Amino acid sequence: MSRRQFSVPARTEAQPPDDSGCTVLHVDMDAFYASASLLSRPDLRGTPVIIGGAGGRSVVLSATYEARAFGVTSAMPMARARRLCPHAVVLEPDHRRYAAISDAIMATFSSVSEHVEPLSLDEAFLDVSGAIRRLGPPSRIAGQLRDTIADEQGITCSVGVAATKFVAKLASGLAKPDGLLVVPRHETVAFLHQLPVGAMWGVGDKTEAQLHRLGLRTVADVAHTPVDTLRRALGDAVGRGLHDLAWGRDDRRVVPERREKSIGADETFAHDVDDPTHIHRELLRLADRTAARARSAGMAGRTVSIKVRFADFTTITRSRTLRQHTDVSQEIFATARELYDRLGLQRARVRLVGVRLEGLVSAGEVAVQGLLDEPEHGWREADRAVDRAGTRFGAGSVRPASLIPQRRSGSQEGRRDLS
DNA sequence: TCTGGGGTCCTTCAGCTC
DNA sequence: TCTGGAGCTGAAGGACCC
Repeated sequence: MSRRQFSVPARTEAQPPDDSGCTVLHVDMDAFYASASLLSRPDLRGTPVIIGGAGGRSVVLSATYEARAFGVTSAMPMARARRLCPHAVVLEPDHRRYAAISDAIMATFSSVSEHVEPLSLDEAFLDVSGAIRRLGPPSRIAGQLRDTIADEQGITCSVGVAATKFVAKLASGLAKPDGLLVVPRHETVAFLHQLPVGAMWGVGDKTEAQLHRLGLRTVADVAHTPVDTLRRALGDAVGRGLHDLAWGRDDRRVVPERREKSIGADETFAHDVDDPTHIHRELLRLADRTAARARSAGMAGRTVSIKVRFADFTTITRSRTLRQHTDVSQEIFATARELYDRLGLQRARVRLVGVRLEGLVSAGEVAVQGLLDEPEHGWREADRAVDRAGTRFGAGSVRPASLIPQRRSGSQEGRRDLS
């Protein structure tokens, strides 16, 4: 679900658009999380509904179009969303349901083309060049996909059809909700040049402001600016990339398999925390979660990084590259804790901490070296046992003693051993 | 207004080696 | 032997995406 909203003048079609050469489809579910949640609450259809956590610092995950009419957008703080739309019904996210529906939708995509590149749970690129002889022209394939998803999943989607990923993505955004937009190959540049710079992929608030300072308001303005000017203002890669996109040059292929490069977890405290013991305990929990996910994915990483966000929202990161790759909870925690302690914070008020494992490779590639490391071996075996227990009895059934809620508070607090 | 969580990519800088 | 530059790597921060 794109967060940036824009529009172009409506165009009337005297005849179906020419979709020859437009083999890239971008399919995006409409208000996916909200639509999926309403499958079990059909009584709320046609009403403002906001999906988001109940915590005081949570943000909007999604909202129905009825709620969006009041100004509610995704990523908006829940408190603000409730003020804007006080009569909206608020539902807690149901991530298992979203994942199940997403799996079914991706299976539908795969039945059309073997070249499917998921971008998130609710959107994907499809290269349908190999399906045209079997299923017809791209716009017909897009229509069939929309019908199938609506019939089988009960939710609507929008599809952009174009010659490149960038333009297909823009087109699906313009087609929302429940629409289909084909951008003929020969109209690509004219289509792009009427858009505001903020519509471009990779242009967020900061870059948009930077472009505005240069007097550039539309994609056409960017296209007609010397590439060296853009590179000086925005950096080499971004400047060159935007200039290419502004002329419709985008040779990125639809890539079915994308390997993860990092795995991590972070947590915002309900209230700012200045107690090092509390923060160490959170680091342990996040390291444990990160390591478990890495093992589950069959990956190991070599760089451990932590993120600390303070009460004033300034954020710092610290990282260390280890001698060997690891997926061992205790090793990741020990590194994360050391990185945190080296900050030397004196009762600083911390809003968020995070742990991330980077430089991932397949665990199989590093298994031999890992087994030679005796001290680590014991922890690795313990992790495997915890993973097996989790599979059998449920995630979190076995966890470090320091993460088990204490019955007594106060004097226990200072004696927890996190080493 | 008061900002989640999970990621990727880019830029800059420092340290090291050749 | 000293020095400057190129190239690489790691670390840190920032912007962006969904």
